[in-house]
Amino acid sequence: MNKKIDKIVSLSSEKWAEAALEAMATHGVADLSIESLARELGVTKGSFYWHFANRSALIKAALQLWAQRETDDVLARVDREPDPRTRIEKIVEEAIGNKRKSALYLALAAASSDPAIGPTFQRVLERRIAYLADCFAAMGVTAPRHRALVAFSEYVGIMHTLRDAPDSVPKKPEFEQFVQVAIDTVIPR
Amino acid sequence: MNKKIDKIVSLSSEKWAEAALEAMATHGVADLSIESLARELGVTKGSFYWHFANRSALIKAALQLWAQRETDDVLARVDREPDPRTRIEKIVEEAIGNKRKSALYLALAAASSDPAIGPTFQRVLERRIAYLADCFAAMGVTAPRHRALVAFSEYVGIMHTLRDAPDSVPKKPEFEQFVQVAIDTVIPR
DNA sequence: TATGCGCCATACTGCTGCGTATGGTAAACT
DNA sequence: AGTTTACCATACGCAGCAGTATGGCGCATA
Repeated sequence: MNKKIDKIVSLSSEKWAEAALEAMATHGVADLSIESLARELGVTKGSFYWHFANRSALIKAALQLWAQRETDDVLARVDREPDPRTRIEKIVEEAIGNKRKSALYLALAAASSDPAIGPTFQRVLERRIAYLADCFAAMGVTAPRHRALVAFSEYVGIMHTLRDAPDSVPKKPEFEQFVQVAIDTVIPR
Repeated sequence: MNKKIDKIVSLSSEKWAEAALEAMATHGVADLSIESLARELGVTKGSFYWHFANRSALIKAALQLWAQRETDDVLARVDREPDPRTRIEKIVEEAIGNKRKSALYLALAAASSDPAIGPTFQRVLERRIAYLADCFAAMGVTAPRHRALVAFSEYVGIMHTLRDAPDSVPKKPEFEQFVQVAIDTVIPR
C-alpha cells in the first residue's frame, strides 16, 4: 500500500504495455503472444500473469496507453496553434511522416472486431473526427462534419496506400507535391 | 489428363478458394484455418490437402480469384462508360455500397505483410490507381497521378471509417450528402 | 532475525491448428 | 474382372500458445 510500490507496479505493467504496442505495430494484434513478448523483455510468463489477468487485459492496457499518448498528446500539442487551417496541416504532417504510428494505427484498426479494442478505438476515432470538425467549423466552411469525415478518411487511406503500395507513391521530392494535392482537396481555399 | 477431369479439379479447388474468401472477409486472414473451413464445407482436411499443398497455397489461390473478379470484372464493367467522371463516380458507388467487398479488401490489406499476399495485392492496387489516373488524365485535370492516389486513398479510408467508426458516419438520408462531399473533394468541377 | 510480500522462474495442463500417413470408396479405364 | 485414379475420411505427431500451480529469491518491515 505504499506510494513507491504502486509506482513500481505501474511502471512494470507499462513496460509490458509498451512492448505490446511495439509488437502489435510490427506483427499485428493477432500475432501478439505473451511468450514472445516475455522473450523480448528477457523474462517469462510468470512475470506477465502477475501484472495482468490475461491477454485481453494487456491489450486493453496497451490500447489505453496508445489512446492517451497518441490522441491526447497530439491534440493538446496541435491545439496551441491558433489558425485552424494550420492545425489541420500539422495533423496531416504528423500523421503521414511517422511510419511507426501509422503501422500501429492500422494494426489496431485491423483488430477492431476484438471486443477489447473496438469500443475504445471507436471513441478515439470519434474524438479525432470531432476535433477536425471543430477546425473546419472555425474556418467557416460548409458541412464541417462531412468534411471532417472526408479528411480523416483520406488520412487513414494515405497511411494504407503508403503501407500496401509504397511503389505506387512518388518518392522524396515529388512526394511533397502529392501531399500538397491531398491537403488541397480536403481544405478549401 | 482429361478435360472434364481438369474442370472438376479446378471447380473443387475453386470451392475451397471461395470459402476462404468468405472466411477471410468475416474473420480476417489470420483466423483462417483449414479445419474450420472444412467443417463449413462438410468435409475434412483430407480433401484440402489433396487440392492444395498447404495453407499458403490456398491463400494464393483465393487472392488470385479475388484479383480476377474484383478488379478485372469491375474495371471491365466500368470501362464501358464513356465519360471519365461518371466512371469514377461509378467506382466510388460500387465500392462504398458493398459491405462484403470492403470487409474483404480490408482483411487482405491487413495481411499485406504476408508474402503470399503482399506482392499480388500491391499489383492490384497499382492497377487501380493507374486506372484512376487515366480517368483523371482523360478529364484534363492537373497532376492526374497525384489525384488518383488521393482518390484511391480516400476510397480506402472511407471503407475504414465505415467499419471502425460506423456511429460517426451519418445514416441513410444524410449519408448521401457525405458521399457527395467526398466525391466533390476528389473530382474537380 | 524472522516474517511477509513483491516479483519472477519453472513446470505443468489443455487446446488449437498445421501437416502427414494411410486407408477407403466409387467411378473410369483396360 | 481387375486395376488405376480421383477424392475424401481417419488417425496421428508435432508445435505454439493461453492459463495455472507452485516454488524461490530479495527486500522491506516488525
